[in-house]
Amino acid sequence: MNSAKQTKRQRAAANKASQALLRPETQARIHRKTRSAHGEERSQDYAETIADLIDACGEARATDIAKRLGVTHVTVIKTIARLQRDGVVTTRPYRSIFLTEQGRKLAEEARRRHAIVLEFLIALGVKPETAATDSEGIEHHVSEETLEIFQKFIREKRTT
Amino acid sequence: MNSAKQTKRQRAAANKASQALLRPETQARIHRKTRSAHGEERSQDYAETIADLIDACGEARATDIAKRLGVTHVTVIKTIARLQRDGVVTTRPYRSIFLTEQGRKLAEEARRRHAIVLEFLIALGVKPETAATDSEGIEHHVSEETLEIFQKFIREKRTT
DNA sequence: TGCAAAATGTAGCCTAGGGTACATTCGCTG
DNA sequence: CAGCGAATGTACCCTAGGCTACATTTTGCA
Repeated sequence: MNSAKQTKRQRAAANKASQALLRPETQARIHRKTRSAHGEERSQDYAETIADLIDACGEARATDIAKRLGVTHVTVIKTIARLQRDGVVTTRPYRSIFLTEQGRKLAEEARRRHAIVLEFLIALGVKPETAATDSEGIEHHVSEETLEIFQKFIREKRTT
Repeated sequence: MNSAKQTKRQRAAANKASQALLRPETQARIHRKTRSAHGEERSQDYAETIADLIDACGEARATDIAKRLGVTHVTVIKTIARLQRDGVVTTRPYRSIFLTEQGRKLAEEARRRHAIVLEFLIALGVKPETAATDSEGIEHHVSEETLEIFQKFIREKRTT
């Protein structure tokens, strides 16, 4: 009966051969990519919000960013310091916040992705309010390939 | 010429009236929801991975979880401690990891969402490998309403 | 059966991102 | 043009989630 019983190692090894699961390294790569996307989310959200504020009222102030992102001004100030270190924004003490060239590109990219995802969800039949919430979370995790397919879907829907 | 020039406060006030932007409170609510979803992502990812490992090899060990998530075993052990504190898993020193009832529910929910998003993207025409990556990031940010619409799309595609 | 390798755990470090409490500066208005 | 309220900044604290280096326990095999 001993030969019929798998050892722990054997069972662990069966894992590798399983058809149902992805290979561990494949899954690890996917999760690493997802994690690294997280780091860029804040930068994009801030860049997009700052661009919106500049367009709407001519300047981006920490307080307004805080109101829009639902955090305290302290969090904004600290994040802005990091974004400045990373070359996304420029600012001077007690002055408002500006995007660098890199920051503008980031904002444009964020807006583009955001708009496509939002429009796609609405074209698919999702209620606009729900689409607004969902697209905020989704936009950072959609590959360029999927974005293009989203756009194609939007175009086809439009001509129907 | 003074009357033609907006003060800073007036410009800030114009923000509120702008048609192009969401109301600050609305946008803040969306961002808060997106942030709170982040906290649950790890729990769901771990629960899903643990359930997969138990199904595939009869037990979930920290090392295997680490391999699948692409992190070190130390990170896994610390996260497992948190999950145990939160009632998602149970474990004893030097023993493997089990899901609680709550953990099993979490895993089922994660698998369900994951499967729907993955199948939806593939049905839409996204390459399976890309769909695997995108769905990992997206699944945590899709509302129930959108999920249902995804399912409807899958069903319709199937009968075509 | 004992030992080496593998798995697990501990200590300590880091960054990001959230908070409160308080200090400082700005800018509008009386 | 002084002062008050709003905006900004500082100090300090917290959690989550990464890491490396090292300690301890299991476990399977020679």
